[in-house]
Amino acid sequence: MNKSDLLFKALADPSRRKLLDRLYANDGQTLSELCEHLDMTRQSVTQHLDLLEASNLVTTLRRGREKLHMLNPVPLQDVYERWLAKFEKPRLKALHDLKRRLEGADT
Amino acid sequence: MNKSDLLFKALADPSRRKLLDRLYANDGQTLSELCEHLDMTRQSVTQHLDLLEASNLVTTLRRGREKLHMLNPVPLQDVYERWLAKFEKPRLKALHDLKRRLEGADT
DNA sequence: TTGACAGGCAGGTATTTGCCTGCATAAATG
DNA sequence: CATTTATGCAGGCAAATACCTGCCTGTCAA
Repeated sequence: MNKSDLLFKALADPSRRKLLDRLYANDGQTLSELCEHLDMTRQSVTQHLDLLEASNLVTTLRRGREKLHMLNPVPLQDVYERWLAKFEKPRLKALHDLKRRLEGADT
Repeated sequence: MNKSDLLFKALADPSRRKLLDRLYANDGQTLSELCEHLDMTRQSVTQHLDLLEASNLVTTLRRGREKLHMLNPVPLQDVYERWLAKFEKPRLKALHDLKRRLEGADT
């Protein structure tokens, strides 16, 4: 599974996006802390966090028996470059393509 | 299912992202045209396009027996506002650019 | 040392997903 | 009208997914 797939897959789940939100509000939380606000078992949250870590959206740091989770925005920046930046330009090409298509059918 | 869920779910699949790419390269294509470049049945492509349409990433227009598919970048703008804008800082952009220079793009 | 706390690991299951085959409908084309 | 062409609809199926229960390991503190 490549980097893009992992990233989009990680973002696809509402629970995972909620975890990212909570880390954005308060970075460096432990697993237990993150569990407090979610209506599911600790094990499920662990699985979500593992996926977020695999996608590089979350970095972890062990401190004693605790595991701190920190947000890493770099992959989101990649999404921007790959999917959003090009749409910021006026979409004149699209209109041109469609126009050419409709005119061609009339001939 | 809310708007965000639909949108991220739509983006989560590589085949659907490929369809978006093909529409970006040449907008307003029919179902049959889009099928030509993908290694799956027409029915599967239809399901993907239905999901893209439900997420509002693709708009359709019927013309006779044909159905033209057009890209709609607005939901992507929403993603930007919701998920990326708050992370945008010069420091991160610089880091991203440096990373690209060092390892090259691999998407 | 012992108990409480933080986290990891290994299945089990119901649902969702992506893809398929088969058949049906509607529009162009001869 | 008959045929091809473009698309729609329904059901089936294997794999992935998200959730769970049960149990184990490691750390801290009284």
